[in-house]
Amino acid sequence: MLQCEQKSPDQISGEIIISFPDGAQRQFNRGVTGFDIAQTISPSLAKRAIAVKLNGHLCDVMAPIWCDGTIEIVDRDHQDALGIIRHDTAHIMAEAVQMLYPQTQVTIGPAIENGFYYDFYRETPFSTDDLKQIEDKMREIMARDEKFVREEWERADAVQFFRDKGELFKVELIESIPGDEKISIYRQGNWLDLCRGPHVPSTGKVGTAFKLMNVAGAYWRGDSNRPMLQRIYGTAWRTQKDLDSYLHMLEEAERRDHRKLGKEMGLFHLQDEAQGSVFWHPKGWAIWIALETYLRKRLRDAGYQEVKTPQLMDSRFWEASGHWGKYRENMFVVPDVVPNTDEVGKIFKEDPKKFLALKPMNCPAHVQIFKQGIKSYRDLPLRLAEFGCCHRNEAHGALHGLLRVRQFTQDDAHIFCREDQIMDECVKFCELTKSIYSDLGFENYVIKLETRPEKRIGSDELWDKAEAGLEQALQKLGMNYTISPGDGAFYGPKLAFIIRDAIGREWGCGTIQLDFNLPERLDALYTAEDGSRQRPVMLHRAVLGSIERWIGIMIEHYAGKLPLWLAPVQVVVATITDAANEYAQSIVQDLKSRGIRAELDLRNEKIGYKIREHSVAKTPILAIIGQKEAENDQIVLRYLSQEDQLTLSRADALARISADTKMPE
RNA sequence: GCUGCUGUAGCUCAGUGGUAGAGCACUCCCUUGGUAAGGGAGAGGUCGAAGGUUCAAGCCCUUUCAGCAGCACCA
Repeated sequence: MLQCEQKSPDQISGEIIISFPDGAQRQFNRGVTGFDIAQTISPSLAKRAIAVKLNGHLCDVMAPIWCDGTIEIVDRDHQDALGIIRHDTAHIMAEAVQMLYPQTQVTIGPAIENGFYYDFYRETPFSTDDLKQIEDKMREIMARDEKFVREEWERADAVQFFRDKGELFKVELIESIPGDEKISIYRQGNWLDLCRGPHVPSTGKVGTAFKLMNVAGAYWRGDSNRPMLQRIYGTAWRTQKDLDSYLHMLEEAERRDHRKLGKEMGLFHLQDEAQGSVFWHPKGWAIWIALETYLRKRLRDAGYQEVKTPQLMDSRFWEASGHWGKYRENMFVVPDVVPNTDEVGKIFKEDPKKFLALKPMNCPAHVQIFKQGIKSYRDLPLRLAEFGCCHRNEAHGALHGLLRVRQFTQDDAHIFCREDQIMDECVKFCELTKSIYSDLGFENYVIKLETRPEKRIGSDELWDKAEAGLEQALQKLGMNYTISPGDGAFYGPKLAFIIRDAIGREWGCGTIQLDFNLPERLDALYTAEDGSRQRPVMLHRAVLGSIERWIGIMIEHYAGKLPLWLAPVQVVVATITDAANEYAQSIVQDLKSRGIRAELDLRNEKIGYKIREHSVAKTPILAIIGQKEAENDQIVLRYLSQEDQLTLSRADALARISADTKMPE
């Protein structure tokens, strides 16, 4: 955020022309403040103003304006207000912390999505108990209603000042500010901090709808080789109501946590001996199979052929693909030696001469399939799909339920095609992805174009061509996208599809990656129309990304209440009395023979108890069977979260359940 | 991997140096009950692991493993 644009000091008199958002223009004396201007509109607006936006730049209400421009008065309801409020709150927190813990050094404290943080350097870590005290102190500072005052200092003075105070991190920050920028300081009462601004007029205007959330470690300047700082996270909002609804959203996210629901619903578990790999239980695996069956159909319809490739391959293979050089730290490597069976001694009798690695990606293996026999231009585009089980040696701290695992299955495919087919294949992929996301209940997503990273293979000319290719496909589809520089894979640029879930969180899932490098490295060729040998282009693509992760996301998106066709148990047939057992059994048989996932509950419990238990377990359909139904060949259906129940003939009920549990076409 | 926090019954958790607890789940018995918890009884724990302090450790100390949050990594 920049301070007000300023002209040179010789232009301090005369008049300037200020335009307003409604198009009106008025003249003011040079050096007028945003507050003065707001005052001329209405005193109440001036009172409400927390900043002004001049020519698109936010500045303090009290900053003098030296040049012509368009002005917006920023009040609490303005879209930029929250960022300012959060940044102010961070400053107030920093003062509170230094009042309570004088040995603490301040570093940086920006506004972030949903709140703010401030990183401190202190020998003793903060505890969550400290947060309450800090909050109380912050409320005192707000009650004092100190003015935020901006000052501009000479660089040397600022360095001297902070060095004398022992604020060595601030000194480093000042020294890293480009030479032509002013050093601005904000003062609030006796406390001050290096800051670009802007700030609200005074600490009393920040508002008290804030809460300190948690404490965590964070590296100075995000560098794992530099000191670990103590970061305090807080959240701040315009109103108490907004704060409450944010806290409620967090509770909702916790309630939906797939690790918790997965346990409750008996879907899967994780255990120490297999960190980062999933034990799928029958019910969780039922979801997997339903999803995979659906994807197989979609892939087949889209012209893909399914393959399966080896799990363990020689290191020479990975050297050729480039993974050994660029990706090895993420791979599991196994020595190709017979283990020692003696109870004592070394695990291996001899030092290994050869190594095998578990595949972290499927791409090089698919190239091998492409290379078998001679391919013609008539074979292109050749689309090879695999539900490929990959292993990646992720850092312990990175593992997280199903969302970040070490063994995962990609809905992977590689399209081998000519350069002139790239556009068409990208377009087809984007359309397929959109349709699958829609079937699975994700209508909102954004696309990012991720370009060349620092660690990469291939010439700059190839990268230029690849990045341009993806961008053209997007433009042809008329899809909105943003560019994310340096985030591409080491072999090529990519499009990333980022979905938004039911409570607004974003997840990167689908991807299509353009690759001119691997076909060359692994020497893939086809025979062109003129008989010459040509390199195919390779498109790496996945719709869901990792199936494990996707199921985790779906559990949270649906809070466990998956669409009927994906539900692990679709119907529970529950009896009211033993007299109906035989009839109930025959219904379950009928359901199962129609491919419906049905269970039978004959337990000696009252029907109210059974209904409650299966409802809590999120069973979408309950079939209630009493003596009456057994006698009349009927079934009572009760759908989850619907009050009404339906009494249907057996045939009608079965037909209805079949229709409701059908997989999308 | 780094920083902090946590680790007690299948699950959720209580237990601040002196004989391990609750609710739910589980097993058995009674009950055959018509739409979100019927009643009774029982079983279940090397208190994450190893070492130490102490007459005495779930509790204090050290080491270690794992989980959680964030960072870094990754997509």
